[in-house]
Amino acid sequence: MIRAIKGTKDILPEEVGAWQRVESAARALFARYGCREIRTPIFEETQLFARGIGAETDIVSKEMYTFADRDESSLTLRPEATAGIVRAVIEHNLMNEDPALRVYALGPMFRRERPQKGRYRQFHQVDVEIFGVAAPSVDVEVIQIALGFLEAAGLPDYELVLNSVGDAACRPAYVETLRAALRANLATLGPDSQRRAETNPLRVLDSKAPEEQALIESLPKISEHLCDACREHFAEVRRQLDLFAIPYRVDHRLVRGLDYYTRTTFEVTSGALGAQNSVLGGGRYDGLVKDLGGPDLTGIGFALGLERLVMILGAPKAERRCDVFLALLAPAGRDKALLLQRELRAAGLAVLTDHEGRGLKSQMKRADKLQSRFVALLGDDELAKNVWTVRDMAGSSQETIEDARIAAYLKEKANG
RNA sequence: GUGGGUGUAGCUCAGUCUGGUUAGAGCGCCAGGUUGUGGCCCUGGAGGCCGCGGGUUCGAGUCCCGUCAUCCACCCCA
Repeated sequence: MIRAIKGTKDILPEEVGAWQRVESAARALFARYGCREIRTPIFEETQLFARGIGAETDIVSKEMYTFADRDESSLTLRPEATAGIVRAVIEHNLMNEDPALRVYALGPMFRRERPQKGRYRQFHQVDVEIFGVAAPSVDVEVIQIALGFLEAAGLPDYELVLNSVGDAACRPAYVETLRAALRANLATLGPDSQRRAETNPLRVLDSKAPEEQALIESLPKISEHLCDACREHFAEVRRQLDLFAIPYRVDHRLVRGLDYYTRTTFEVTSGALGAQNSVLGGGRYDGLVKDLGGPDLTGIGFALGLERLVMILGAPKAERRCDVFLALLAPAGRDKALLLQRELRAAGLAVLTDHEGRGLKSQMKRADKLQSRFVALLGDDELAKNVWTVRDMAGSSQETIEDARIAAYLKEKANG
């Protein structure tokens, strides 16, 4: 038997409703914040991600779906959305037309990781990006979009975690300070962290190794090494969050996995996801557009994992799949039934009928399962009198309706 | 890439430790109980190379080895 690829998953009709609700909630909310949708290809030149995300990150070094095209150019299925969007912004000079560009995107991403709870190799993200606004108030606005979306989707409880990772002016010095502190304590670090101490010291901060926790707490904190501009920016972000009474927790160990983040980084976590407790992550990336060959344009955004969100929200109740079920008992009435079906469908009603000559009881059960509001019954008696019997399934009441009125009757009842 | 759990009906799972007639349950599906009426209830039916391959044995769903799949965790992340 041919099965779905490891780490991929069919979204079956039963669960698609939950996805559509979340997606339409996203579109409606983002529109209120002036964001327009952008759709970029799901594969790009490998170089885009290597340069954008950072060659030393785990994503680029070991988790990308990279393959050679027929002309030997290296292509990669996008592991995240931001790089492709930035590429499109630069390529089409979107910032010239709109210096405060707001976009959102929605679609599949690919990372070749070991699957586990809430983590797939093809997963879906909702993504919001705002370009060209450096003011801290836009950081808070983006956070409001993120939290507003979680509320609209119906996520019961979550926690906003916040940090600042500095910028090109102050982070390099901090990284060196941190590296020095780590070198002085190499003995207490595990092999992974020893390696990171050299390659990417920030990543040591979110190590979960129990024996490293005491040391990590004692390491210099980035909040104490921010430059004036970053410190003021972060203070203003926090002040505005307080202004809006948005609860948050500052975690100086929150360093995100992508190299391009500057200043504000944030994450939203929720229980019920096991170890994969992060449902949303984002931050500012003021150097990325320039790094990718564009103008010196600031950016900030977030990405949200739909699988994880849908999983937390749980299974929705079954939906009505039929307004009118046509129960046919007399083969001679088939043409009449099919013509009525066509007319009602043209009027916008969901209509189904039995094609296999099943018994009435069987057809009624089917109508019930589809949660049909009405059953229009056509048997020998009705055929002889040129009428239909219409049953209201919820009220268990029936009426006799003449042929001439049946279509109009059902259209009005089912729409009302 | 590393570690652990689990693979039996469409789905969720008993049965495996202590090997032995035709492998079970609930849900779902189909039909009947009502000459033409759903939900609740009752009855019946269909549907299983017990993941796959090898081994031990008179005999394997059950024990052993391998393999694949899947889940959870680590790493990392949405």
